[in-house]
Amino acid sequence: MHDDVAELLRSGDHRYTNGRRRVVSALQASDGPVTIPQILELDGSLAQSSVYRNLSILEEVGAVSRIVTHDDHARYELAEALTDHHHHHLICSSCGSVSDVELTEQLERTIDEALHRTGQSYNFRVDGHRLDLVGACADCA
Amino acid sequence: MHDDVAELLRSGDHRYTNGRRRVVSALQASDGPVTIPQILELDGSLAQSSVYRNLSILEEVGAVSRIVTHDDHARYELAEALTDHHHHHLICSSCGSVSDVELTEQLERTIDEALHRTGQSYNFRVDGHRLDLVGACADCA
DNA sequence: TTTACTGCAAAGGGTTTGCAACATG
DNA sequence: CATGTTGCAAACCCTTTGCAGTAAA
Repeated sequence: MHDDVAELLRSGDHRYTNGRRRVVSALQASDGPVTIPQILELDGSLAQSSVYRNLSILEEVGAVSRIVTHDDHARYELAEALTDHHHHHLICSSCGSVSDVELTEQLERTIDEALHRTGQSYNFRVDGHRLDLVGACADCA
Repeated sequence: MHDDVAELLRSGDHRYTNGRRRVVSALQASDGPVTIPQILELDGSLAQSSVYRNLSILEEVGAVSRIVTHDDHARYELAEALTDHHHHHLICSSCGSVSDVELTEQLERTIDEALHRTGQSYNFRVDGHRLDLVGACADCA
């Protein structure tokens, strides 16, 4: 895991520093995409500007993905290429929390095929899809 | 259409002013969710701050929906309740353009049922879903 | 030992807001 | 005519950036 990140960074002339390792660990510890404030709270030794900069670089080399919600802050998660764990998100429209969810393989396949067909008829090359479930989490329902 | 918006506004002690009518017309004229700069360009007589304020109120009363992408600006579209036109989005990861797309009714039904089941097993109440197709538009491919 | 990285503080930039004049119902 | 709305400019707040010192390879 950390080795994979190191490898990705190296191929871009970047170093796997202490701070970056800490950020990656914070992402790994969570069960859903996290905001920068959450990361800073999780690990008080990190400087805000460095976290912003590092997440940006980690995204650039393909180690993390940036998620946008209606929330104030952007959210980050480990890239699926690193986790081998294709997933979607449960977004609570009441408290804003975001957690991971997996669909059945069959449903994923059905959706994927249908979207490719749909893209073709719109003359649009479909590279992937983003599917969020919006509703109320257990705490808010 | 405009009557529906007026009705929604009225029930919230809001007025359907000239500026708001213009904003709604701009949304209606587009084939996908638009940014505030696009609205301002479309109708030069609008003041930026009023457009922000009005879109916020229109969203509050359920007349428009705010869309977030990786783009710099938020995007707005008429609410599905007004258009009777459930749809998703084609998002070009190259130029950032966003346009509407409709899936077959059957696929929508399949997805909806599967997501509700999935939500149940996560103890999450699913109110709706958001499905974007990410890839390259005809111009960028 | 070279060059990338860090942390601070200051700048950017999309969005929000205070206020006095104005328009709507 | 009472009250919601407008437009300007200033404030806000998340995010980015300049810079001098530090640490990775």
